[in-house]
This record gives sequence, C-alpha cells and structure tokens, in this order.
Amino acid sequence: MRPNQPSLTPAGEVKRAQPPTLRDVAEAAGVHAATASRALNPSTRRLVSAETARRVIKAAKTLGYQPNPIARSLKTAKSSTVGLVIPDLTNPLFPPIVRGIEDVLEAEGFSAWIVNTDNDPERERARIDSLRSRQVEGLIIATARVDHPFLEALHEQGVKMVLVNRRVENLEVPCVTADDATGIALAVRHLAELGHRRIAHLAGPHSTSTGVVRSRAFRHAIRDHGLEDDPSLTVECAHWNEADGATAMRELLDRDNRFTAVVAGNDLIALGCYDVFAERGISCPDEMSVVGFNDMPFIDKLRPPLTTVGVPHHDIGAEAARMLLDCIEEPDRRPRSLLLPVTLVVRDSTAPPSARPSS
Amino acid sequence: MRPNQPSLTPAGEVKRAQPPTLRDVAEAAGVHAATASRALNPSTRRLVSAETARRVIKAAKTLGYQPNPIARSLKTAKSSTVGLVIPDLTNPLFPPIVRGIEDVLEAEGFSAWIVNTDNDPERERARIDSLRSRQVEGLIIATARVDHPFLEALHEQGVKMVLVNRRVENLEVPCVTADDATGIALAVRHLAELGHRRIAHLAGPHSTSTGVVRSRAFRHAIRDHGLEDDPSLTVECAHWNEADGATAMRELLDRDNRFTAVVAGNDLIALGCYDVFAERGISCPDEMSVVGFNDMPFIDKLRPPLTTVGVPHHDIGAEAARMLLDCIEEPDRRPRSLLLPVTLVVRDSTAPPSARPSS
DNA sequence: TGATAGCCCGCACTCGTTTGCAGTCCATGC
DNA sequence: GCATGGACTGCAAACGAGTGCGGGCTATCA
Repeated sequence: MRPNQPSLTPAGEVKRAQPPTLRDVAEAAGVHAATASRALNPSTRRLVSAETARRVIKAAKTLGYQPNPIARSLKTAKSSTVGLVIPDLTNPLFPPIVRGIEDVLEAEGFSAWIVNTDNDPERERARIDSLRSRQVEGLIIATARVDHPFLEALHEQGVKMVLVNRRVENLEVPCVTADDATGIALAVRHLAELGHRRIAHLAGPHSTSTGVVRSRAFRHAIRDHGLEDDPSLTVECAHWNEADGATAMRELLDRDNRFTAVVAGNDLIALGCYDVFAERGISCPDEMSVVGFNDMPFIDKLRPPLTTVGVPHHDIGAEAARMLLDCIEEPDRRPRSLLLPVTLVVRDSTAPPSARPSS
Repeated sequence: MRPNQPSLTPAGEVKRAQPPTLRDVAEAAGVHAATASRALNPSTRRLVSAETARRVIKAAKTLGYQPNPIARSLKTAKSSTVGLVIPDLTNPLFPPIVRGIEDVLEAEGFSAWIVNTDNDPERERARIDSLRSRQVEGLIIATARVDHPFLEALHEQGVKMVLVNRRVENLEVPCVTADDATGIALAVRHLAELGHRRIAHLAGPHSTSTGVVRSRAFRHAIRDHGLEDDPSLTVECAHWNEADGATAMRELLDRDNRFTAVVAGNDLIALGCYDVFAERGISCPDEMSVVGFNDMPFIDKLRPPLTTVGVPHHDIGAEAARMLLDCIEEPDRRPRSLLLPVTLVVRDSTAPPSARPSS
C-alpha cells in the first residue's frame, strides 16, 4: 500500500492524503513516471506522443497534481527563487520596491526571499550565505553601503545580481536607480526660480552611494544656476533619518542664518527639519523652504505638505527584477544599468523667500 | 572525477568549485556519509563516537560545509520555513509585524516566505497553495477578512497556522491580536474626560473582524460612560483607507453637525478626516477632536499630531511566530489566543470641545 | 522480406541528505 | 570458549523529479 495515497488503516479511519506525486499521475495515466515528467514539461513535451501527453495532463489535472519544487530544485539545481537583500523593511522606502519586484517575479513563476540586514555587514554576509544555500538563482541587493566588502567576491563566483538604489564603481554589475542627479537639479532649479539665492544642503551619509551622488549633484546644480556656492552650506547627516536630519539642521542654523532654503537628502531628513522649525519657531515655507526626496507615502499629509522629488519605487523594483531575470536567462549579456526618471512634486513647503531675514 | 570537486579540465583551467557536499566532508574525515550526517546533527550525535564526531565537525569546518536545505527538505518533508500571508506589504501596518515575526523565526533557524494577497480571495488561495507546495511548516495569516472560505479546510487538513490581527469564530485556531476593545475604550474615556458628550465613530469595514470588534467596543464604551448613544453617529467605511474615511466623514457631517469628536477605526481613516477638515475649514482640535488607531510611523508628524491608540506591532509579530513554532513542535497543544495590551498616545488632535458649535 | 530510420517510451541513475537495518568489534559474563 | 550485549559505523533505500540511453515498434524503401 502506497503511503501517499488516501487509504484505509486496519482500524478503518481515513488517513491523511498526501499530495499526489508524479508517479501517481503516471500510474493514473497508465504510463511511466519519466514519460509523465516529459509530458508535463512544455519543453520536453515534443518527446512524447500527443495522445499520451493529453492523457497525462488530464490525469494531472484531475488529481490536482502540483510538482514538488523542492524535488525539482534538488535535481535541477535551480529554485525559481531570488534573494532580496534590504536593510530594513520598516523603512517606508522599501515596501513599494518589494512589491514591484514581486509583481514581475510572480508573473515569471519566481518568488523572492526577503532578508533584512539592518545595515550590519556581518549580518548581511550571514543572510546572503543562507540565501545561497537555499539555491537562490540571483540576488537583488538594496543595501546602500558604498563599500562592497564581498560583493566583488560574489560577483567573481558568478552569482547573478543586480543592485538597486546604489551604484558601485569598478564593478561590472547592473544596477537600477532613480536619476538622483536630475532630481536634485530639479529641486535646485525650483528653488532658484522662486528666487532663492542661498540654499543649504543636508546631505545623506557619504558612506552610501546615493549620499555622495546627491551631494555632488547639488554642488553642480548650484554652480549651474550661478547661486552662492558656499561649502559650509552643506552638512552631512550621520544617517538617513529624522533625528540626524534634525541635528544637522541645528548645526547649520547655529553657524549661518542667511540661507532661505534647504534641499534635504531625503524625506526623513526633511522631517527632521520640520522638527527643528517647530523647536525654534521658524515658519515654513514663509521663512524657510524645504524640499525632500522620495515622496514617501503620507508625506503629503504633513503640515505643510512637503515639496519633494517623486521616485518611481515600484518601477525600480520591477525593472530590477526584470533585469535579474534577464541575467539568469542569458548569463552572457553585458550588464547594463538603468536610470529611472524622477519628477518634482511641488507642494506647500516651498515658497519665495520672504523679505525679512530668517531668524 | 567528481564533478563537484575543484578540478582541472583537460585544457587546464580551473573549473568553478561547487559547494562541498556531505560526502566531501565524510571523505575528508575518512568516514561514511551516513556517519558524517549523524555527527553533524546534534540530535543524532550521540550515535557516533566522540572522536569521529570531532573529526567530522573539524572537516566540515575546514571545507566550509553548509548542509543543503533543499536536499534535507526533500528527505525530511520539513523546510524550516513558514508562510506569511498579508494583504499588502505597502500598508505601513505590516512591516513592523513582519520584522517581529522574522526576528523570532531567525533565532530558531526558520525563515518566512512573504506573500501579498491584495485581499483577493482567489489570489490568496493560489499563493497559499504555492506556499504549501514549498513545504512550509506553518502559516501566519494576517489577511483580515472575517469570512474564512478555506481556512477551515486548511485547518482540517492539519495545516498549522496562527492568525494575527484577526479572530475567527467557531474555529479552533490560535490568534494574536491587539486588545482592540480596551483600545477603543481608552479612546472614548479620553474624549469623555475632555468633556465630549456626542462622539461619532468611523468604523472599519464589517467584513473584517477588527472592524466589527472595534465598533462593538465603541457602542459599549459609549454606554458605559453614559454618553449620547445615537446609532446614526456610526458610519462604516468601505475600506481601511483615507479615501473611504473621507467619504464617511463627509456623509456624517452632512447629516449631523452636533458631534464634537470622532474615533476613527484606524489612523488611515483619521487621515481621511484631516482631508475633510481641510476641505471644509474645520479646525482640529479646536472644533473637532479625532483619535486614530495603530500609531503608524510618522503619524506624529502630522499637523496636528494625531492622538491614537498605540499597538505593539513588533510584539504581535513576535508572539505570533513564537506561537506558530510552539504548534509545530508540539502539535497536540490546545490552541490558545493572545490579546496584547495597547496604550493611548495622547497628542494634539484632541482637546476639550469648544463653546461655539462646530460648523 | 529484410534492413534502416524515426518516433515513443521505459529503465535506471542522479541530485544531497536522512535513517532503518545489519554488521563489526570489543568487553563482559557464565 | 561461547553467547550476550552494547557501542559504533557502513550499507542501501528512500524523498520526488529530471534525463541520457537504449530498446521496441511501426513505417518506409530497396
């Protein structure tokens, strides 16, 4: 008696039916398991007669046969699975990216393992090892550190991967990012057109590639518009969050009170600015304009609603996934990188500079 | 020549080393693969001599051996994996729960497959099937519908599961939720103590269990405090989001302008209220108080910062994971459910009712 | 009628690990 | 001296699917 068939024990009660296996459908179709395998697999179906294929497929359907991905993975060393390495799912930046990734993976029969690294390199290495032992066919890496301790090693071992929200120099790995440079340029142009001449920048940490790209773009844009190019108007935040944004803003205000606008490295840093405005009774946008970056969900619900650079997070994820699938299918293709367009979303945190100087 | 050993092709170039397998470490330790397996597995280690165990473990370490989870799963029909079914990762409610779940799973050597259902039953069924074919050992289900088309069937098939943020009647399945009833009671008490007598409720959809629990609790609390118990002061939102919250709020205002406070089914619905206040020039909290539910991230950054009920999302996830692991380890334990305590977070969206009537 | 080719299909092995069973070896007891 | 038992360890068969190889069958042609 086959244990994985519904069957009666001597006592008479019904034993739990195990899911049907390939042999079950083969048996039901009066055929060998090997033939059933070929019939079920579209790419080998031409090896069996049309008639038997039909019979096997029908048997599979009536039994509700689902191939066992584990067994298949063991044999083929493929898993239809990719790893998704992010710092922290709790950061509102990532969920839309993840959805974008999953939407395209799912359409191709793939799924994603998500791991959080909390930006701890040790943890990152461990999680990636665990992903690899699970036979992931590729990696989508969204951890933003600019140094790449073992990415290089992974790449040399032939691990397929694509980077999102991050570029790595001297490494032949495809990446998809938002067009940070034009985003910053749009922000600066907007402020310049409103009449601001002295604009500050709260930069993201320079240990992240977006941090350096954005602050480099800021200096460029300032010069392009012939605005006041004062290096002391840029301060680097320790992390991409409100608290460090607030600290940086305080530092800036304490040493210079003549700027009338600030472009924040991202929305969270802009939120930090809001906190400092409240502390010091600075009114935004009357006395000080702020523009953020990312257009996080609900950022339009703040008072005032934040002017910011809109980033197509879902698309970033989707494109990254598509690119990874391409790499998996044709391993020899040259890595190409993608820069996704951003848009300026003007809301109420920016206005012309007031006549009276800011406090 | 073993193909999975580093080796030289006739042409002389080094072929890529495949990860070492159990037989490799067995060979290196001068022992049979079966013995190596027993030596490496703590629970069977007592079957081999201390000396061989030492040798095998050492060999495994020097080769950098990692057991292949796929092969192990195939053999043992276990995967050290659980499925995590949520409606939409993009809803800020879920990321903290997910992190809570992953934190405890990871400590036990488990990992989670996350699937999004978008609250589509068809999709939910498909995703759950796919999870099951991947041999997940249990399910954590966070989709909030009150009807359970096939949960029952799953349960009867012996699928281990725990529900979060949701209770299901007449179903012996453990669940962990926030203490919605006391949360609502706290909110009502707070408003009553501020002096409000006529309080409205924007309920979540009654197709979700939290929707019905919270609105039942609202009626209870209103009566307990001897406040105006007018059924027309409760309106049900179509979904748990801003847009439907706003619609409900408009409806309410159009038919009654004498209430001075509203308890919203959750923070998003409260956000919808804010939108309507802006539309109609109602000032909060001067003319109208609002309290939300969940204490979403950044909800304290609104103007005015929202008074809301704080829910321990991370803990909910952690407890759910722990409970599921318990079910997996001792299948016979009686299902128990957990109600996690909530706290009222008072911010600036609530104040005593003003003397002049609200518009 | 016999040789040949071509189409289908089954056999048997493989992926890496776990595990029931049986065998070896040594020490102990009578 | 031989049986008994205990402590280890090897053998081989799984788990479920995929695949190279060869064999059987039919059709075609000389």
